[in-house]
Amino acid sequence: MEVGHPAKKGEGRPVATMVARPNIKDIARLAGVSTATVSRALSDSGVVTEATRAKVHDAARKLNYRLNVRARNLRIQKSMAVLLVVRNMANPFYLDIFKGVEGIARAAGYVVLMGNTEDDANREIEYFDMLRDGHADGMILMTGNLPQEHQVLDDRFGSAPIVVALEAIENCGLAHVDVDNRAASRTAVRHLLDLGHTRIGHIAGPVPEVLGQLRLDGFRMAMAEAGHSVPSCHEAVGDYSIQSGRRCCRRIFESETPPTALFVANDEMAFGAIGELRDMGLRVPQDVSVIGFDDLFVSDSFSPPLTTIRQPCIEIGRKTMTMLIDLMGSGRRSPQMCQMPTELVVRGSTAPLAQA
Amino acid sequence: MEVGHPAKKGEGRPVATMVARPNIKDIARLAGVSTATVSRALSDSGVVTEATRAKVHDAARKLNYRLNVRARNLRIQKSMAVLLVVRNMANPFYLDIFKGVEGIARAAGYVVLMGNTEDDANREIEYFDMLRDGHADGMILMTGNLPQEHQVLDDRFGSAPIVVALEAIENCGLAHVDVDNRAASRTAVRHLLDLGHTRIGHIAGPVPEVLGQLRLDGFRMAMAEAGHSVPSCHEAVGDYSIQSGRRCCRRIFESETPPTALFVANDEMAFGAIGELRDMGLRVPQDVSVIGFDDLFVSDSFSPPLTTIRQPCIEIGRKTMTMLIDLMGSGRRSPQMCQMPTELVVRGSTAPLAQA
DNA sequence: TTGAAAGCGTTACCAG
DNA sequence: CTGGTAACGCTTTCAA
Repeated sequence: MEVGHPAKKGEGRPVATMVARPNIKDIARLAGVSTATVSRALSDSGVVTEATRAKVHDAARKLNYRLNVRARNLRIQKSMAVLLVVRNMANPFYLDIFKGVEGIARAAGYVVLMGNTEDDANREIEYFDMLRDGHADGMILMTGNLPQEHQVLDDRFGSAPIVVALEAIENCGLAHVDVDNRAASRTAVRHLLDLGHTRIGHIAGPVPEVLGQLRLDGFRMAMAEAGHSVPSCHEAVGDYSIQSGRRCCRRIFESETPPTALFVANDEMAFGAIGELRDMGLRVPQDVSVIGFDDLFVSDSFSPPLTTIRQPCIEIGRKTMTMLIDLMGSGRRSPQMCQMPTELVVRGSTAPLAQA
Repeated sequence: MEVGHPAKKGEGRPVATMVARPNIKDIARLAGVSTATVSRALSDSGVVTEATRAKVHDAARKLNYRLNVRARNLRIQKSMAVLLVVRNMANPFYLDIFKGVEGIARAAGYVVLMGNTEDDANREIEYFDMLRDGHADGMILMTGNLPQEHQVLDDRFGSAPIVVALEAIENCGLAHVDVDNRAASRTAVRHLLDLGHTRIGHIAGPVPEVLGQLRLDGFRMAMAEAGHSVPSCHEAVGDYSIQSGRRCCRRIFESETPPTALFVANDEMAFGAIGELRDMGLRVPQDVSVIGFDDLFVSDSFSPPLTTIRQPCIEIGRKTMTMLIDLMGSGRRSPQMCQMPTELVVRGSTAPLAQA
């Protein structure tokens, strides 16, 4: 009756020559119990006699048995996997986030699937589809955009387990964890103000994307509060890359009365800006103070060591994954949000305004 | 006869109120064909009438059907996933590697699972187990160690689809892709020699791990070829971290006759070394030349811009994943190996020996 | 070209 | 506490 399965294990075949992977049926036979009992004994969950438990575990060890996760996943209707979707895999800022997420996921028995959108809306949708396909049980989204009408977001199905991190998505009803970008930016600018600077420029991230906008808002707010007006030529919009940092910096410093300090929306652009300033013959921090945002692993060793705003990346990763596990476990739950603290890290790239 | 499945879809229930995910059975019913035909039509593979194909696709669209990958994976005995295992997720060097691997994997329909060993042998074994469990169909290993007697490596089972990248593992019979670390190191040192330096120090990676050893060998070889002896106090062993770069640098420069140039086994340690030199009042490159290895994204913007050896990371990732796909597709195949080219990138951290 | 049905290897229900 | 057995949702063989 066996049809279409040429490599089927023969019942009468001696165990020693079996080449296929053993399954619970094999164990059941060897241990002299049913497959149901094997399953119960192996998962330690069910109520099983210590004697049979031992028998089964013995047989399993003897056959070098390993659970087939594919079968298990189908049966329990889970993948024990989460999708971690970012805009750009090569962004160094994600390093510690990855680490935090992976650590918690691992501990909870989940594997992490890499997702990379490259800011392509279609690819983003693909990841939502993957979630629906059962590739993963939940998703961490570090991209700013959402497909408007995707089914996993449809209320009829109960919104899927998704946690948005870092990128605030307004009123999407999804759980999210981030930092207070506006307040942190304000703190950064205040640091410069406290040092006596009044002409302060800003290299922003992409606007009107939320993140870039919030940091820009924080910058403007702090300047307004201090009673300083900012000429538009002191603001430039970059894309978080080192190169764009250079470009924006040059543009700003080509203005009539260039600023004496710069608040840059991320460390990478700050690196570029500092490089450009050096090329223009300006010293940091003697001539120009520069403060960044993120505190990359290398910012501390940069020359000069970069003053910046630190985000607790590992903790953000951990918290995000923890929330997702919570969400996946308890089914639907009122959307949570969590704001992680940031910290001003003063190093060598900022200094009091030189008395000219 | 339906037992134990309370939420089972009722046959007579109107379609509109069905809350569960539709499956091919639902489509079959709606399209008036068998599930076999649905499967064939949807996978476009089988020979199916254009008419039925359309019917089926229509029904699928109407029901908003999506294939259940868990069921498919079980049936076809594949996971369409690969495991990417590194020593440390937070190592910036992996960024472009990840990107390269992910790009090729994606294009071939594979998902990438993150693996992180933190240099823990037990965790490493767990990933081998995961491979056996069917979590993934293949594995990319960027860790130096192998569990000696693991079953997936056992000849009786035919070695599993595994590609070792970057970390050369000797005579393990596994496919691997890397660069010629010894030759590249020799090139780096020759660059310093060409600039007139004769007292050259080296900050090595962990020894006797293969990678650190090879770069150290290249250093010594080049020095020997040039007829220069290296006092042991001009060699120090770090762990690739910025901090260890600082530490090793200090130790080397505390010697009686410190070197005038430094070949550092990776860029991160070079950053640390440069920072330390600065703290000691030494200028780079005027007083000391420094050359690194890797060409991190930030090396170009460092101050001074770092002279280094570039590894083609994206290409390494791509090549590795391509080899793995090949391996997974064609079953066992003679182990392949591939050596990618490196490139000396001369920037501002190296200069001719100053005439004292 | 299509349909019926046999699995893929588990888990979990029900009955004993 | 244990065994029989029905799913989980799909692919694929064999027969028509």
